[in-house]
Formats: sequence, structure tokens, C-alpha cells
Amino acid sequence: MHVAVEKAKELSEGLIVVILPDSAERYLSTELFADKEKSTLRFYNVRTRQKEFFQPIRAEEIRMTSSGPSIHLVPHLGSYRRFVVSDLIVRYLGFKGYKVKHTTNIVDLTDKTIAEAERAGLEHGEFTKRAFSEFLREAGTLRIRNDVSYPRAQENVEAMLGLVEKLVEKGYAYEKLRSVYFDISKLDDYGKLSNVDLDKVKSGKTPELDEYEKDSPVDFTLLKRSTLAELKKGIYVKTRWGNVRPSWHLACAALSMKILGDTFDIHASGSDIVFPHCENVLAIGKAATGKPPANYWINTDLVMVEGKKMSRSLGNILTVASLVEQGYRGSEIRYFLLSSHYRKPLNFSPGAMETAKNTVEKLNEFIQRLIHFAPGAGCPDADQFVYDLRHGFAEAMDDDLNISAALAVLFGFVKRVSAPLARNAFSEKDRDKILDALKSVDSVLAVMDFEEERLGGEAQRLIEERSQMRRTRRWKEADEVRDRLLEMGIVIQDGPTGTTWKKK
RNA sequence: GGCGGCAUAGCCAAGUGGCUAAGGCAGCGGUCUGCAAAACCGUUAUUCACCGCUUCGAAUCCGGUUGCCGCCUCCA
Repeated sequence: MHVAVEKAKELSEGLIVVILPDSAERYLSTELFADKEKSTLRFYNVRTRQKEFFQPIRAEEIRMTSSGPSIHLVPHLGSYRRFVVSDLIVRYLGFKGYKVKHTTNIVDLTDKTIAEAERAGLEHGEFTKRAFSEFLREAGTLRIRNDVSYPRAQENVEAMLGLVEKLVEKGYAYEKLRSVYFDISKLDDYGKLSNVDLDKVKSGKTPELDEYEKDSPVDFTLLKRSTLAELKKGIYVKTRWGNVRPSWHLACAALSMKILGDTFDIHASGSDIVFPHCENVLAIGKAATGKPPANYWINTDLVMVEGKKMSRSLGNILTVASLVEQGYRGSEIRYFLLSSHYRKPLNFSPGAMETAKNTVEKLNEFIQRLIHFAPGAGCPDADQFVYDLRHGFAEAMDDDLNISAALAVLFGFVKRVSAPLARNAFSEKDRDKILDALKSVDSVLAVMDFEEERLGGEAQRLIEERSQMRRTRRWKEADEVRDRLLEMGIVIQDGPTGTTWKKK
């Protein structure tokens, strides 16, 4: 095929006929035939409420932002689902060959962070610094890529004020009693993203209304007048409108735009904060620049517990730390969070965690069997297995990250490889190809472990001794050694070709 | 009340007009084995909440009913 393409380059016109040794499927799907202009990847865009082909603004670098955590307390599983999904998107774009600049905003200057710092008896800056590093640690546990920029609200107040200045100048924002509000009546399509009809929104219920004077109850806060307590602690910014603190919506909009520019590709957030948060971020960007800040708005759905949204106010939250304490590994928690479609609610239950754990363990055991395999003559099907995995996985993920279908392809691959592997059919070359294909899929999923498990000298000696005992039919002694190894966390498996082991 | 979403096996979950309704977990049977475990092979929904409509054909479209969930408010 390559030869034919090279030949074709030399011709100005003509027809080249290539006879391929198989049905040619694997050639036709390669880059050689890819229409460079058209993407095969589709995302459900909340803005248009349909799946759209993804067209980056600049093909050389995709820019994406994720609504970050408010770090007054360690984020719970519901929040982490969003970050894991964002990470999945970034990783899949990477798998597709794109370079991605990803930012996750750290919301560390809110009523909550101030209140929690107070409760913890810590100075606000110190408190949020600790909370932020704890968040980073847990993100690492969940194998979220670390090449994300994490702009912090309290370090970027200037950018926020600049944005407000622009909004006031253009008439989209107004000051009232030393707070600055966004005037949503100035935007004719406010509410379109979240499909909210403001005439039908029950007004008068916003708690801010008691505290603040706005022209319209639906206008949202950009800069919030500081309280006396905040002033005393020095948590305020001096502006020409008064001593204030930026709002969550403003912080998010400003941070993304500062890092990524006025218009970027993807805005990832949660279905529960479309209104008002995403709507307000969109409004701010649009008012400031005349264009929506992002082209694709992707929202992850909720994590549920016994049919209810996981949230602090319901008192049903679960943290990464508590699951780790229960013996679950980060990769298993990650698997649980990404193993069903991101636009569907995900129900948490102990059983679901157990399923995730078992599944990840099985995948890893499969990998260990590949690593510790006994080489054979070679299996002609290996190439096809690998091709089907890569192709099937990409096809599924291309369809708005259809993870269930993608995982089905992966498990189908495992099943097909298992039988030849068990009868030692693969050559070393086959095996390496199979492992490479798995690694490639795992560059997206990030739930598998490829490190070779090794035995300590003591365990190796015991296994050797036990084999000797078995050869001389000293079953009882052999069983005792087996029990002892089990205590050491090593499971013994006697097969027709000898004894193998795995770590528990 | 307004807007939106969901309902598929024991559990989780794809499929959204036509090939046997993917896959995972759990279970069960078999092969192997000194026993065991693992592995491998096989197996588990005549049916997709309910009623009706359209169609040659519906889990999939349309209408209705029921149940659940989210946002409109704290949480995020």
C-alpha cells in the first residue's frame, strides 16, 4: 500500500490498481485515506443539544477547560467523576493524535473557603493551600494526568477585575451598593444553554436577595461586597466600586479566558451546574468578547447514592480517601467512575465498587499472564486481534465516548487472546504487539498496570521446594507450603505445564 | 408549578426502525487437577416499566399512563 501511495505521488494523473492480500479493511481505515478535514469524533454539545462532529479551532492544539472544584473541603466522588471524565476526554484526544491544553479552575476564594478556614482555625491562604495540595494528591490517585494547569482564583483576581471593567464599560454590568452585578437583560439569548425561561423561574427565592440589592433578582453577582468579618481578616480586594470579592462564575470565566484565550474548544462541567453556573460563564464571555467562550459544552451527569444525588447537604457523600481506606485502589475507583456513560447518572453502591475492583483485577491478571507467558510458535490471528481492538475501541469512543461499547471491545479482545495464550500459541513478537495494543487503550482508560509482578527470593524458594514435594507426592507438606505462600499474598496455580503464581 | 433526563437479565450496562437484544460482575455446568485455586470452554432476557398508535417489521418512532432523578435554592 505504501509503495502504491509513493508511486502515486510521482504521477500527475492516472489510475493505480492495488491488489491487497486481505479484504483491505485495515488499510482503508488508516491515515492514508482519512479525510483530514472531517473528524470522526463526535461530542454531544449541550449548546445545540445534539451530537456534533468535533472540529478544533486550531488543529495543532485543542484548548479545554473544566469547571474546577471549590476546595473548601476535599471534593467528593460526585465531583471527581467530572474530573475523571475530563481526563478521559483529554486522554482520548491524545489517543487521536491531538495535543491538548487543559485547564481546571481552582475555586479557592468563596464563602465556603472562608467559612471552612475559620472553622479549621487557619489563615485563609494557608487553609486553601493545604486543601489544594490534598486535591492534587487525590487527583493523582485517580490517575488524572498531571499536565493540567490549575489556575487558582485567589492568585488571579487581577484578571477578574479586568473582565469586570470590560463588562461595566460595555454596559453589561452595574454597581449597586458596592457590589457589581451582571445585567442579564442585556443579552438576548441568556438562558439558551440551560434552556431556562427566566419568566418562569421562581424569583425571590435566591438567598442573595435578602443580602443584596439587585436591579433584577435574576441578575447574578460578579463582585460581592465584602463583609465586615472579611475586611477584618484582610480577605478583600480594593476596587473603584468598593471592597469586594469575586464570585464563582466570574472566577471561572476569567481563569479559563486568561489561560486559554477568549475562545476555546471545550468547556467541561456538570449537568447539575448548567444553570446558573455554565450559563453565567457563557454570558460573561459573550458579553466581554461578543463570542461564546467555548464551542463545545460537555456536561457530566451526577453520582447518585440510593437514588439521590451525592451531595454534602444530603449527607451522603463518599470521598476518595474513605474508599482507599476500604481497600480500593485509585485505578478501581477511576474505573467505577468512567465505566458507564458520562451523560447518564452513575449510581454508587458497595456492589458497584466491588464489580469495578473485580474487573480491574481481572484485566491486570490477564496482563500478568501475558508478561509471564511461555513463548510458542506464533499465532497468525494476533495481528487481527490487535487491529480489531484499536479500531473497535476508537470507533466506540468516537461516538460521544461510548465507553460501554469501547469496554466491550476490550473485553472481547481479552477473550479472544485468552485461549491461544493459555495454550502458549503466541510468539514473543505477538505478545509484545498485544501488550502494546493494551497500553495504547490504557493511555485513555488509565486503569491497568503493566509493571511486572516479581517474587521475593523467599517465595521463589518456597515455590521451588513445593514443586519438589509435589514431584515426590508429599501432598500434605506441599499444601502447607501453599498455605504459607497464600499468607504471603501469593496464590499458587498448578497447571499442566507447571506451577504459576499471582499476587493476591 | 416550569424545564430537562431516565426505566433493558440477580446487579451494572450498550443497542434508538429489520441480521441470534453487545459487554462486565455474580452464579451455574464441563475440561484440567493428588486436592484446591486459577485458566480455558459452555451457560444465564421469545424479551426491553405499562397501555395504545404508526409500520411488512418497534426495545428503538408517535401519543398516553406509572415510577424515579436533576435544575429552577443550600451543596457543587
